[in-house]
Amino acid sequence: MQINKNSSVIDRPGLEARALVIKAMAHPTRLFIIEELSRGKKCVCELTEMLGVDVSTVSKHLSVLKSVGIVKDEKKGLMVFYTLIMPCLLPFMNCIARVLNQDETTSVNPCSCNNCK
Amino acid sequence: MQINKNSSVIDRPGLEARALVIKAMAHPTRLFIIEELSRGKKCVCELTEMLGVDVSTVSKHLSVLKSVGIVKDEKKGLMVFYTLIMPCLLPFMNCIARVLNQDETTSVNPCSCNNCK
DNA sequence: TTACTATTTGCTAATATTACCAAATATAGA
DNA sequence: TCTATATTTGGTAATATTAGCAAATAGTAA
Repeated sequence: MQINKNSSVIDRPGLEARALVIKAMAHPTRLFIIEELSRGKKCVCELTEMLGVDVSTVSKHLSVLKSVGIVKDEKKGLMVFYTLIMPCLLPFMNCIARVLNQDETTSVNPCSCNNCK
Repeated sequence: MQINKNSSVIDRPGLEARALVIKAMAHPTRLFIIEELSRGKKCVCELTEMLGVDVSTVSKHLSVLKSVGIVKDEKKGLMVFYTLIMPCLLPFMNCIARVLNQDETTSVNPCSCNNCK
C-alpha cells in the first residue's frame, strides 16, 4: 500500500503506518507463520514444509512480515531463521478467535472476550 | 477473501476467519472509522464529512466492518448509526502505534509496548 | 402523491495482492 | 574449483480491493 496515495486520504498521524502492520497480518498464511513463530524461531524450510506451498511464496510472506517489524531474520549457515518480535499481536489474535467462537451471535452482540471484558 | 480457496491453504481452525477480521481492519479509512466509533456511535453522514470521501465509499467500508462483526448498525429515521462492538481491537491498535513510534529501531528490536512488556 | 434526504447497491477502471515458476544469490563441503 | 542446498528475487497471470459515479432504496414530511 502506498502512503498518502492521494489527498482525500485522511492523514491522522500513524494511520497509514498502522494499516500497513495490520495488512501484513491479514492473510491466513501469515497468521499461521505468526502463530508458529510465537512458539519459537523457525527456518524458512520448516515453515515451508508445514505450509505445503512453494518456498518462494513463504519467503515473500516472511518479507512482508519483516518489512513492518513483526519478525526479524537471522542467518545460520545456509538457513535463515525468523523470530517473532512483536508478541503483543498474540493476545489480539486470541481476542478475535474468542469472539469468532461465539457462533452465530458474533456479529450482532458486543464482544465479550477477556480483553473487552 | 474466499474461505478455503484451494487445498494448499492451511486450514488450522479459524485461521481464515481470523484473517477476514484482520483484513477488515487493514485499511487506513477503516482504522479511522474504528477509532472514531470507539468514542461513541456515529451516523454515516458524520463519518463521511470527517473523511472527505464519497458517501458510497464510506458505506462500503462500514459494510466490510459489519460483515465481520466489528460494528453493528442501527437505523434512526433517515440516518444509520454505527457502533463498535469489538473494542478489544483498541488495545491492539495502541500496541502497534507504540511500536511504530519507536523510530528507526522499530523493525529490528523486540517490541516493548505495554502488552509485550 | 411528490419532493427531499440518507444510505446502499451496481458498475467500472485503476490498483494491489497472490502463487508459482525460473533464475539469481549465498553458503558449505568435497 | 564444482556441486548441492537454502533462500531470495524477477516476472507473470489470476484474483481481489478500491474509489467514485449513477441509480436504487428507504424514510420523512408537505
